[in-house]
Formats: sequence, C-alpha cells, structure tokens
Amino acid sequence: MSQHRHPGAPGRAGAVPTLPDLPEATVARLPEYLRALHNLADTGHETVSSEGLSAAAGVNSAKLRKDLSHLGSYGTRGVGYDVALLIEQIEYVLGLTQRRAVALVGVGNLGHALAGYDGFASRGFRIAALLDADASRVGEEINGLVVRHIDDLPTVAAAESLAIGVIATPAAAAQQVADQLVAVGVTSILNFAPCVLSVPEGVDVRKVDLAIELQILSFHEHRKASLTALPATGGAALTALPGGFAATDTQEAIGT
Amino acid sequence: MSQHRHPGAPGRAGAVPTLPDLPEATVARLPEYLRALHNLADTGHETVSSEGLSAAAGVNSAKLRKDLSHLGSYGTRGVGYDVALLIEQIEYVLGLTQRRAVALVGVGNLGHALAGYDGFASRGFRIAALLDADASRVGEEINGLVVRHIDDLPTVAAAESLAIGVIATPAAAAQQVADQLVAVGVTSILNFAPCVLSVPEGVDVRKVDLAIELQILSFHEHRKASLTALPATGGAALTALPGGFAATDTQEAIGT
DNA sequence: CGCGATTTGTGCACGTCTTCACAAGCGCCT
DNA sequence: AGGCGCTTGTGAAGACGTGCACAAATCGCG
Repeated sequence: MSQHRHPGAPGRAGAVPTLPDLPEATVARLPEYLRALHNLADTGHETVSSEGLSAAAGVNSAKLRKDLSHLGSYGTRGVGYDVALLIEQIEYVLGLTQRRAVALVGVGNLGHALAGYDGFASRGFRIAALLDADASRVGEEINGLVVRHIDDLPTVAAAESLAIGVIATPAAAAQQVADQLVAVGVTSILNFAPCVLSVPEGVDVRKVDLAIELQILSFHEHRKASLTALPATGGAALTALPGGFAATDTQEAIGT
Repeated sequence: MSQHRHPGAPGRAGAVPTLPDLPEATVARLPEYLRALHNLADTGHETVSSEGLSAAAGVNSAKLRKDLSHLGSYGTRGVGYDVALLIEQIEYVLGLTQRRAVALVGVGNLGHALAGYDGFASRGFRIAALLDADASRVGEEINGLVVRHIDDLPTVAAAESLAIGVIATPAAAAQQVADQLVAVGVTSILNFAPCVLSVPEGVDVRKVDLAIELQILSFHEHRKASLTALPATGGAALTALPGGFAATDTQEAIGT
C-alpha cells in the first residue's frame, strides 16, 4: 500500500532505519504535539485532523502537517491521524520508549522544586539521583529520593545508564558540575544556571534561564508602551526618555 | 559624525525615537549579552571586543556584532565596546531601567521555588505578589512575601503597575488564571503550565516547559545512540527496533 | 459503482536568520 | 603627521523555517 519511506534513508530500499534527521524546529515542537495527543487520547478521541491537533498544540496546521510528514507519518486523507499511532511514533522518535534516567545536580531552591516536579516522571523520565556538593544537604530526603554527595556521581553512573544530567546549581559551580557529568558519560545536559557551559563536541546542552524569559517579555512591554504612548503625546515624549542611545540618536537627527 | 539612524524610524528626520524593532532572534539574545557584560563589569573590564563578548555569551562574533548594530550601538573600531555604556543601552532597550512588578500565580512546588529565586530580583524584576487559589496556602509567607488569594488580584493590580504575570499553576487552572491576569491589564505572561493559553491579541505569552526541554534532549540522545550503534551492528539492528513506525516501514520495505 | 466532501502531503515562494568576508574607521607608535 | 594593526559595522549569499494553495488520496453515501 503506502510506499512510504523515510527522508533520512531516501533511495536505498531496506536501508537501516536511522532516525530521519528532523529539522531542529520540528523536534522542538514534537513534544508539544505529544502532550496535545495525550490530552486527546484521555478525552476519548481516536483520530484527529491536522486542524484539530494544531489548534490543541497552538500552531499553524500546515506547519503541523509538514512536521509530521518529516517523520514519515501515517495520516489518512479524508480522516486524519490515528491518535494512538501518532503517540507511539512521536514517542519512538523522541526516544521515550525507554524511561530515561536523569541525574539532578543542585538541590537548592530550584533543584528542590525540580525534584518534586511530577512532569518529569509523567513524561518519560526518572530522576535517578539527587546530588549536591553541600554536605549539609546530603542525606535529606525529597520525594522519596535521598540527596547524595556529588562525589558519588561515578557510582551512580555505574549503576544506572545515565545519559542526561540536569544542572540546578549556582552559576559559579555549573561548569565544574558539567565537567563531572561529562566525565561519567553524560551526553545531554539541561542547564538552569545562568552561565555558558563549555562542553566537548558530541555533548548537547540546552539552557533554561527564567530571568531571560522575563527580560524578553520586558522588551515587548517596553515596545508596546512606547508604541501606544507616542501617537498620543507626540514629540513631547522625547523629554521623557532616558539618556541612553535614543536621546543621542534623536538629538543628532534634530540638530540637522 | 555618525549618521546613525534607527532601522525602526528610517526616513523621517526628527521622528519619534521608537524602539528599533529588533528581530525576535536578536531580542532573545540580548539578555544573554547583558549577563555576560555584567560579569565583565564585575571583573573590572572597561571595554570588550566583539570576539571577547561573543565568547562569554556563547555565540558567533559576527552574530553579536550584527545584533548590537541593530540597536544602533556604539562600539569603537580598533577598540571594542564600552562595557558600561553597552549595559546601559541593552537595559534601556529591554525596558529594564524601571524595576518591573511581576505577579506570580501558583505557589506549588515550582511557584515556591520561583518565589525564592534571586535571579528575578537581581535582574530587574520585583515579585509584587504571590497568589494562589488554594485557601490553605493563603497566608503562608515565602521569602518575605505573604501568599494572597487569587481573588485579590484586582486589588494588587490597582496598587501596582502590573504588566507581567507568571503562571505556575497546574495545567487545568492555567487558562482561567490567564484570563484573570488579562482582565486586570496584564499584557505579558510567562507560562510554566504545560498547556496552550489563548489570550487576546496584544498579550504576549512565553512558555517554559521543563519536560519538553528534556524530551528534546532525549531525541538527540536517541539519535546519537542510533548513529553509533548502526555502523557496528549493521542490518541486525533491525530486530532490535520497537514496533512503532520504523518496524512497519521496514517490514514493508523487506516484504517487497 | 461512482461522486462529492474531506483531509493529508507537498511544491513553491517568501521572509527571517546566519555566516562570511571585507571595507571603513580608530588609536597608537614612530 | 603618517602608517600600521586591530576591530567594528555591513553587504551579500546561503541556509533555514513558514505558510499558502492545491493535487492526490480516502471515506461515506446514494
């Protein structure tokens, strides 16, 4: 029937089924689709159209179809996508068929919350160890897990198949922790510390910086404010501006 | 001297100094530059080259120069950028010259951590209120702030100039909270709940989903694993594959 | 059995982002 | 004063991502 073939293995019939190498943008959206699909499955839907799924995931429907087509997806024209099948496929592509072990380093304010966050457990991950450098925190029990000292990392890595690490330490400690993680074979790091990590090639780092997100929002606030204020106040708004670049720039323009 | 003009106000001489409308990608990087610059300032640097700053921020130096040029930046050729001046400019563009008030809704696991996170305070924000719908949490004191009931939101908004809200509730409550925030005039929302929010036009929403970040890393893990495994095992790897799409696809290819 | 309604998958054009490479500008040294 | 080395700012090209619009495919119904 369907002559479907992966984009990743185009010509060679019977070629090894390497993962199609998806565009990064697509990969970043797949988890969102997955979440929406689980919701749909829980509410009894068996199939869903690209229109319906894209609405649930908050994206354009054409984009969704293109994304799914990249993974050689099985929709049926005139009907839509089989929810269960699509879940299975996306979970396979994302490597979620096995529950991945994650080491969480840094049990401070944020690390504490992460340790208790159900979202990790419910979406394919298992916190295999809580680690901290602070001896006074070692031994503390959080959510059924005991905090161990960071020096136990090699032991933990030996006992578990540990590929992913989460860094929730202060920025000053992050690089050292990253080095330790890499040393025991971790090849993916989720970094919550506000700093740049340098890691060897082959190691993936994703960064989440809560303050940065707010600062981006702040920019848009600033922009919205300046847009709505100016048409009303006209040139008078000039005097309200801080010294920075805008004033300099503007003064030159006026001086001409 | 410098005939500099904002891209945002191209032709009109003496035009109102609207913010240059920066590319979204640039906006997302400015906070990172800002953080790097603060580090440099703290370590006594007065100027920095694009090479140096880009290294500290973890980006390409050409990209950094282009980003900075977008905001009509003042570097000096042969020397570099004045650290203090650049900080001032970026902070102005990001709207951080005023300390912005933020309402944090949802004081569960994550909200608790966010309430205690210094990064907000140290980077231009002030948590103006902690709110929760759970009456048993109301009255609790976190980091010097008392948790108030979500119904007090209008009161809070009236007392403060409140433009930014952070949602750290369970997904089920997020949409309702978003509506309430919008109703009191919030125009930027940072959403930690794993769901899509629908908001009126003019309201910005940024989403942070911790599990999604891990799932993206998981994909890369999966990919790395399949890349290193296949050349060694060859076609035998076929039998090791899960039932999902790969098997279906492959079996068809084999069956032919 | 054929037709129309519906929905997927995708070619194409457009816009955005990235990167290279280099001219223009600046300071320093002689 | 002049030249030299360094660094910025930017034009142009290419890679990437997006969205439209439509042909191809499937189902259900008469």
